[in-house]
Amino acid sequence: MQFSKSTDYALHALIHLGHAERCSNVGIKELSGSLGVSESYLSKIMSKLRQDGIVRAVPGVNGGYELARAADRITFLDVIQVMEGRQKLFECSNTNSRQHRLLAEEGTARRERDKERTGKNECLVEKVMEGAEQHLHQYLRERTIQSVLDEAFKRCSHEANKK
Amino acid sequence: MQFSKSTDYALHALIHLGHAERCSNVGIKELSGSLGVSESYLSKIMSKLRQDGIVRAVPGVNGGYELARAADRITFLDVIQVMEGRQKLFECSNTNSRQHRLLAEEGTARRERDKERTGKNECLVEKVMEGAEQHLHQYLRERTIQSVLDEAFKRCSHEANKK
DNA sequence: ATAACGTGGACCTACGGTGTCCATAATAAA
DNA sequence: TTTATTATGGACACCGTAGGTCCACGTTAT
Repeated sequence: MQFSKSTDYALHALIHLGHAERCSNVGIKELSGSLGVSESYLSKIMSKLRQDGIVRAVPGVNGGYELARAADRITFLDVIQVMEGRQKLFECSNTNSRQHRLLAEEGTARRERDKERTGKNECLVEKVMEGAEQHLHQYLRERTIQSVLDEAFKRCSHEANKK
Repeated sequence: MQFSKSTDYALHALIHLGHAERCSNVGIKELSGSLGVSESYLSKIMSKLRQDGIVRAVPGVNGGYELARAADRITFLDVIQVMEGRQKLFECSNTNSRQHRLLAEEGTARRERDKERTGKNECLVEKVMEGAEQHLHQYLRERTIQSVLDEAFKRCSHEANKK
C-alpha cells in the first residue's frame, strides 16, 4: 500500500511548473532534467495530467506545459486521483460470504433495501475503511501545490532573516 | 493504491474469531467456509497473524485459532501493518534531483544537518504525505475488531426493538 | 497408530507499475 | 515552404508481487 512513483513525479513536476509560473511553457526537457526522470516516461505522466485538466500543453517550437489553473486550486487529492485512479481504498471481496449473509439474515428492512439497491450486502469492515478514506481525502484536499511553494518560501526567508 | 485482499481476509477472519470467542479454537475449515476463501491461502494469512502475535494457533485434532488478546485491543492498524508491511505511504524517489538541491542550496544550517543525519535532502512533498499518514494511522488506531462486533450487535438489537 | 490440524517451502500465473521507442501531429522560425 | 522543435499516443518489454495451489512435515487428541 504505497503511492506510485508516477504520483511522486507528477507532484514534483507541478511544483516546478508552479514555481516557474512567470515564464509559461516549461518544456519536457527542463522538467525531466529538474526531476531526474526520463523524458519519455515523464511525457506519459504530463499527458495524463493534461487529459484531466490539471495542466495545459502546447506542441511545437517553444511549446511546453503550464498549470491549467492557479497553484492554490490544485490539491494533492486532485493529483493523486488522476495518477492512482479513483478506485476505493478498500473493497470487500465477497459480500456474499456466509459471514455477511449471517449479518444480513438478522432481518432488517433497511439491509434488505440496501441489497436491492446495490445488489450486495453491506460490509462493516468496508464502512470503517470508507471512514478512513474520507479522513484521508479531507486532509489531502487541504494541501495544494501552492502550499508547498509557500512552505519552501517561508523556510527560505526565515533563514534570510537570521543572517 | 488499495489495500490487498489479504488484509480483507485477515480482518474478516479476526471478526469471526472475535464473534466465536466462547468456543476457542476455530479451525481453518470453518474460517475458510465462512469467508469463502480457499483453506490453503487463508492458512498463509493466519500464519502471518500468528507470527505477529495477533492470534494463537494449536495444531492437532480439535486445534484451530483464537485471538491472542481481547478483541478491543486489536486495532485495524495492527492488522493492516501486519498484512501490508510497515513501509511508508509515500517515499520521494530521488531527493537528489535538481529540484531538491535547489531548495537545499538556499543555505540553512538546519537543512545541512538534516542531510548529514539522513544522507539525503528533505522533501516537502514527503512531509505533506507523512502528515496524511499520521492522520490515517490515528483513525485506524481507534477502530478495533471489537468495535465492528459492537456495531453489528447494535444494529441487530436496534432492529429487535422495533418489532 | 491414525486421523485431524496447522506450518512452511516450492511453485505457478496474471497483472500492473515502470520504462523505452517510434511514428505522427502541431507549431514557430528560417 | 521547409525545417526544427515539441507534445501525443500506441506498441512493446521487463519484472516484481499479489494471489493462489500443492505437498511434505510436525504436532496433537482419540
